[in-house]
Amino acid sequence: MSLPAIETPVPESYGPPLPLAFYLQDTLVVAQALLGCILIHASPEGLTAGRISETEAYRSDDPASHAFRGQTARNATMFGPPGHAYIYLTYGMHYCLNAVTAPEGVAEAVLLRAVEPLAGVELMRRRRGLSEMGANPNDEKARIRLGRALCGGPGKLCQAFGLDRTLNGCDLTVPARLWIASAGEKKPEEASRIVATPRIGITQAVDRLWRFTLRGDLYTSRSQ
DNA sequence: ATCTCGATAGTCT
DNA sequence: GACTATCGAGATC
Repeated sequence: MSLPAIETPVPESYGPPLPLAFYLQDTLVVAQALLGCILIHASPEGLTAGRISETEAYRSDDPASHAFRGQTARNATMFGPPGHAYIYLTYGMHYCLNAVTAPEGVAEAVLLRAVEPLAGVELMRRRRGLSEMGANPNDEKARIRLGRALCGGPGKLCQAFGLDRTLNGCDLTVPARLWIASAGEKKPEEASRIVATPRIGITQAVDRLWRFTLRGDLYTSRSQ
C-alpha cells in the first residue's frame, strides 16, 4: 500500500525513520522503545506530529489479539511485513493505529494509544471538532488538557492525525506519508521510567501488563 | 474522580 | 445475532 508522498518540511529534531530492524525486536521491547519516538503524518491538509506516550503490545500467543484466531480479511496486515501500519475501525466509529512487528507471517503489533501533540495542533483541533480551548501555551495544565483532548486515546489520536483505512498497510519506515521517527538517541534514563500496566478495553489476558507509559508523562489516555 | 450508557458499523460465529 | 484494542455526555459521589 503506498500513497503519493507529500513533500513538506519536517523538523530535523524528529530524527530519521525507525528502520525495519527496529520492528523485528521482540514486540514487548518495541512497545517500550516506541515511547518517546515521533509519529508523523504528512497529509494533503498539512503536517501533524506527536511524541508517543502510551502503547500496548499484542502478541501472537495472545487471546486479546485480533490475530489470535488466525488470519482474516481485517487482520491481514498484521500477518504482513513488519514496520507497516495496521489501521482498523472499532466500535463502528473509531480508528486505531498499530505498528506491525515480528517477521512476515507472525502476526504481532503495537497499538499506539496516545501522543503528545508537537506539530499541527490547529489541524488536529479542526479534525477533532474542538473549538477554542484556552490553549495558552504558557499554562502547563492547559497544554496537557488540550493534548489529552486531541490525542489522549487511540481513537482520538487517529482522528487528530486524519488516519483511516486508506492508510492501512502504509510503510512506516519511509518518510513519505505516515512514519515514525527516532527522536534522536534515546537517553538511557528513559528505560527506568517505563511503567507497565494492564491493557485497556480488553476482556482476555487482562493479567498481562503490556500497556506501557513513561512515569511522569501526563499525555496519556488516563492516569497511571 | 469515577460510573454508566448510547452511538455506530464492520467483523465473526 | 453478538461482540468490539472507544469516546463523550450526563449522573452521581
